Amino acid sequence: MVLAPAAPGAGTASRDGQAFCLQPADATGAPTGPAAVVSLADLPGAVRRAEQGRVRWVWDTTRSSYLPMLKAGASVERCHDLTLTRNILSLSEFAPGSDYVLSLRRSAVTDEERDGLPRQVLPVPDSPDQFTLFDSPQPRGRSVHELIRELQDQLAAVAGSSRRGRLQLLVAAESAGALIAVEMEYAGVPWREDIHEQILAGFLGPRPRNGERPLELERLVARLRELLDNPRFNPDSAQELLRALHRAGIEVKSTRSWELQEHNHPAIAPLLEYKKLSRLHSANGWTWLDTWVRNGRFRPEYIVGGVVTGRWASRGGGALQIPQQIRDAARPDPGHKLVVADAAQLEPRVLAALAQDSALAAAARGKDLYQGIADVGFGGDRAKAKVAMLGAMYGATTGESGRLVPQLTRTYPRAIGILERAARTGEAGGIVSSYLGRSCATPSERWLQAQRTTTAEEQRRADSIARTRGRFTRNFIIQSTAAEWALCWLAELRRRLRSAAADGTYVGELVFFLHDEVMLHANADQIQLVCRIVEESAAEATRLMFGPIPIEFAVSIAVVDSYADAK
DNA sequence: CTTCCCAGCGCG
DNA sequence: AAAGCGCGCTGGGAAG
Repeated sequence: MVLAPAAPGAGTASRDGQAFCLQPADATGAPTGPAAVVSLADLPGAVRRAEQGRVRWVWDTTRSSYLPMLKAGASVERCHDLTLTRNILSLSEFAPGSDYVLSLRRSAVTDEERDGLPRQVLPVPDSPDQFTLFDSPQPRGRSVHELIRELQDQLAAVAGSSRRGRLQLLVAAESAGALIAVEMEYAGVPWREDIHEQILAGFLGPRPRNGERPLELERLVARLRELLDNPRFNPDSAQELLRALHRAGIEVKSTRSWELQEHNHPAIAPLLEYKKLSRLHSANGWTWLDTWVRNGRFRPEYIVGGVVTGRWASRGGGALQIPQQIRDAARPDPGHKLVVADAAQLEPRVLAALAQDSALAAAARGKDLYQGIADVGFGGDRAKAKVAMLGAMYGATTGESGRLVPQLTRTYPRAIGILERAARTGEAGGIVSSYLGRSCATPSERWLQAQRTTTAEEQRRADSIARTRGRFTRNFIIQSTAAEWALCWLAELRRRLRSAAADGTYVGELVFFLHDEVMLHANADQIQLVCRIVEESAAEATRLMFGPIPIEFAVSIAVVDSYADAK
């Protein structure tokens, strides 16, 4: 059975926007009975009753339907997100050329043509705690009939795929991710405001009045003005700073920290210090705390599939860039621990699996893949092996990284071979795909235009643009497949946590996800179980995606009382 | 005044 | 030590 909660305005839902329309349907998406309108208050009961069978909830946008459900006390087992699935199918090389898929591709082109025009901006809740109902982006208020219609088209497209099993897994994992993203937003990362303030005070001095510079920054500015003999300049302005440096005889082309580092001048050290502290103040200072932390929780919004490769993006508070400096403020509640787990060297392991490179798989057998590579081809030098591997996956051409890559090619011809193939495909304007079938976009009209050149000057430019796309597609096959593995890992984690909870054991909840790392806010009495769940989920993710392969995807787990201790 | 782009830096 | 992938956010400054 399939149930379709619909936004108000969709046919039978009530006027006040507080009701859901539930339409039971069979596995093909065909309705099997009359639609029911359920108020928010009755929702938990209705969901429980529906989930006595194996059901999948279907909606346009998970966040706009599921966030109000969670607030009403109803969580669900499985869903199908029509928008996320639509995005995958519209690009996937694995999707068949059905009428539905072709129509998606046509409208994708018009989206591209529309690029540059202002997009519809939607009202967002002004505080993370005030969730508005049905703030979904278009297509707003589609009828249940329309939802079911599209569900049928999507299920048919997946069933008709040449790589049906893989695409099915991708679509399921993407929707599971959508549930997890909303649940993590609802849960929030436990965040101690008092500790955060202590950190700020330690680095910057007492909290300044509105808009004023903190004491420590003010001190550094005074010092810099003196050292650069420039009584009025403002180091926050890159232009002013560059001029001031030049006048002091420091010949830099930019004001980047790494470039400044190469110069010897008494002003350099305090300037680097200023940049570091100024960054902390503007990005994660008191304003950040006031804006993004409420009632002991940091609640970012996660954008599933927000990155072309299928990685998640986030909105609000820079959730995926929390600097080391402030991680100490992430602390568990009493009776809890933070369990922080990350997949060790996920991307090269993915490469080994994708290429079925048994030599690389052998290096991946141990906990430390880079050491394994180093022992075979780099005289045990782990740092060199790592730089070489990253260079191969990113397309480095110069520097130490570029020089070391050929050494890898000799030992791992299959692995390097598929990277090279992906790069050549991209340079020629072709499409590449992840293991499960997430494909990159076709080149833009502008890109194709740039390739049609005549003069030698234009040709050099065209080649450079082509190589840029080659580096993108080279990396795409790795990053996108790694994102899929992480998604499967998350989904398995969630499944096991829920099943333990259903058996009466509260083990904890997922509260944060960062590409290849997860954080759980865990019951301190169930840490052993949590760790086992984390490890079993990783093994199951590997099996689900690749079947029985001789590659281990190692996870490292830290059980801590502060996020700062996780690494 | 608002809107847009860039430089710079944080994360993986 | 640093040039090669993917992002979000901030402040400055130019453009409108």
